[in-house]
Order: sequence, then structure tokens, then C-alpha cells
Amino acid sequence: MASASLLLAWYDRHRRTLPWRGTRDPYRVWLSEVMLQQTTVAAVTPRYTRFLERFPDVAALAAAPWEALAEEWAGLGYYARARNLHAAAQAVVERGSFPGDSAGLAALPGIGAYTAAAVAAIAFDEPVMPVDGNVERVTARIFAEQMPLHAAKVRLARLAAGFMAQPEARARPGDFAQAMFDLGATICTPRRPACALCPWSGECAARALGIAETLPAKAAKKVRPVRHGVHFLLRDAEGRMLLRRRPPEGLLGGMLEVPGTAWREAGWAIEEAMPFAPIRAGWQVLPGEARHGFTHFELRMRLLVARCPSLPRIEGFEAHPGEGLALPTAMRRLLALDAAALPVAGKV
DNA sequence: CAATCGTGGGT
DNA sequence: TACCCAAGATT
Repeated sequence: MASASLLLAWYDRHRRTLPWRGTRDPYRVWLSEVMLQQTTVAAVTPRYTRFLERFPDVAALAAAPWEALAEEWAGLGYYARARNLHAAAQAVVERGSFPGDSAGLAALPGIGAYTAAAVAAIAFDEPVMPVDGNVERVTARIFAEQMPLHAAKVRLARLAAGFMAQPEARARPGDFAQAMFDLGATICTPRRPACALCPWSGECAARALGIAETLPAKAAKKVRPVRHGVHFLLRDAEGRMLLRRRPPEGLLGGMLEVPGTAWREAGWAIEEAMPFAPIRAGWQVLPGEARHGFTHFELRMRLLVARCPSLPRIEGFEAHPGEGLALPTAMRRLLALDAAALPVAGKV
């Protein structure tokens, strides 16, 4: 069993300065943990600061319209996080305060076992071990667990909980949890771990066996199918666009999109796609296609454009200016085709 | 419970 | 360029 005191001593010397470090405000800790779900520190850092300027506390977030939150989350991905964040904020305001422990936190939408434990440990000093990818990797290496990750998850979580059970860790739950994150992020990295600098190297079974970099064992990767879509960009004389709000659930749920066909594996002939245009107009096919990789498929989109003096009012569609939009990256890539086709630069 | 759900940065 | 992958949750 690796000693908690060794890790804490290392953390006290090497802790990283991050925007969410140093606060124990449950709102801020919660926001940082949700933003960091499957998202890198580099990507989160500027967005976290900006988000807090716009929504400084849970009441402000709860009172905000979804459109404002969608705008603020655009480009961060996994938009269910934003929807759940909004619903949870409203639940917290409704009940009057944040739940006081990890079990209560886990009952809020978008807060699973990991996030509940992380917020409780950091904000409430509750001695629970948040088990994320870092903790799984560190634990798998310490114990030289060679089972594939998906099969070893329960066992790794139990072993990681054993770390937090040590008195030195229980005395500083938030620091110990964040020490594990920092260790995984800077020393016990997925590739080329810096074992020579690791405070636990002397007690690491994987290092002793020379197999640290191979753990945790990874599942076989699957092939990502290609899907195709055709989209229709209608602009007026002032550059406003006719957009559509996607359904609240599912892929890019609640975000704006350029209207178009469904995304399917079979390619679209332009003629076949025309019935999906919002209006009949002189649609011009732009050269090239926009590509965007989602987690489980790759998307290729063609774009047709048309101009009109003023945007029509159509049920289900909205006119939007060119700025401050809840447009996910996939849609921004699509709009870039139009920008590239313009003879004069200066548009986004 | 395996599949779904995004994106930017690093290599 | 192409791949890997990151402080996961939900169904």
C-alpha cells in the first residue's frame, strides 16, 4: 500500500496553481469538476473564468435562460453537462442550499460517483475517494492490475478507496484527491510516465515489473463510421442567419444548428437533399465539405447557401446575428465553408 | 451494460 | 495527418 503521507508531501511541494484551486465554494468546485469531465485543463481554464464572470453564483446560473448557458458552453462539448448543470442549479436554489455530503450531491443531475466524491472531498472535507481516469491509472500501476480497465473498474475503485482510508489522507481529503489528480496528470501519465520523479515509485508494483506504461490495459478500439449531411445556410442582407434549435436531448442537444438533412452513412445527392431546405431559393452549392469527428462517428457536411432580403418567419427556425451564438464546433466548421467562399476576408 | 455523448491539445 | 485521450454521466 502506497503511503498517503509521501504523496501529500510531494503535493505540498509541487501542487499546480489552477483557477479552481484554493476555493472551497461548492458552486465553484462543482463547476470546475463538471467542466473537467473528459475535458483537458488547458481547454477548461479560460472557459471556467469566463463562465464565472457571467454566472457568478448558483442563483445567477439557476435564473439564467437556457439560451445564455448554451451560448457560454458552446465549443466545450458534451452538452448534456450544461443541461444538467442548469437543472441542478435550479434544484439547489429550490431546496435552499447545496446538499451537504456526497450522497446528496450524487442525487443531483449530472453528478455521478466521481463528481460527488470530488466536490465532497474538496468543499466539505469528506474522506471519500473520487475515482477518475487519473486515479484508475495510478492505482492500476501501484497494484500492477493487468485486467482490462472496463473489467477492473470496481476493483480499482476499492483499492483507491484504501488510499483515502489512511489517516494522513483522511486528515486532508481535498488535498489528497487533488494530489492524485496532479500525480496522474504530471508524473504517472498515460505515456512515458516519469517514474524517476514519482513519490510512490518505491512502492509501485508495475514499475518493479517494468510494465507501468502498459497499464491500465486498454480495450480494443472500434472503427468510426462516416456519416454525411447536407445543410442550408440562408442569410439576409445584413448577414443574419436562419438557424434551428436542436431537440433538448441527444447529440448536440439544445444547441443551434444550420438546418439540413439527417446525418446518415449513405451519401446524399444534392437533389435528394433539396426537400430539406427551409425555403425554395436559388441555393448555391459551395465547394468542399466540412469534416468533424465525434466520439462515435465522423461527420462530413456539404453546405448550400442562399441570400434573401429579409429572413422569413418559419415555425421552428430562428433568425440570429453572427455573434454570440450557441453554435457547437461542428456547425462553426460548416460556417467556415461559407467564409472561405467569400471573395473578401473579414468574416467568421 | 455497452453505447452514447464533443472537442481541443498533444504527439 | 492521424491518432490518442482528458478531473464521466446517463441509459
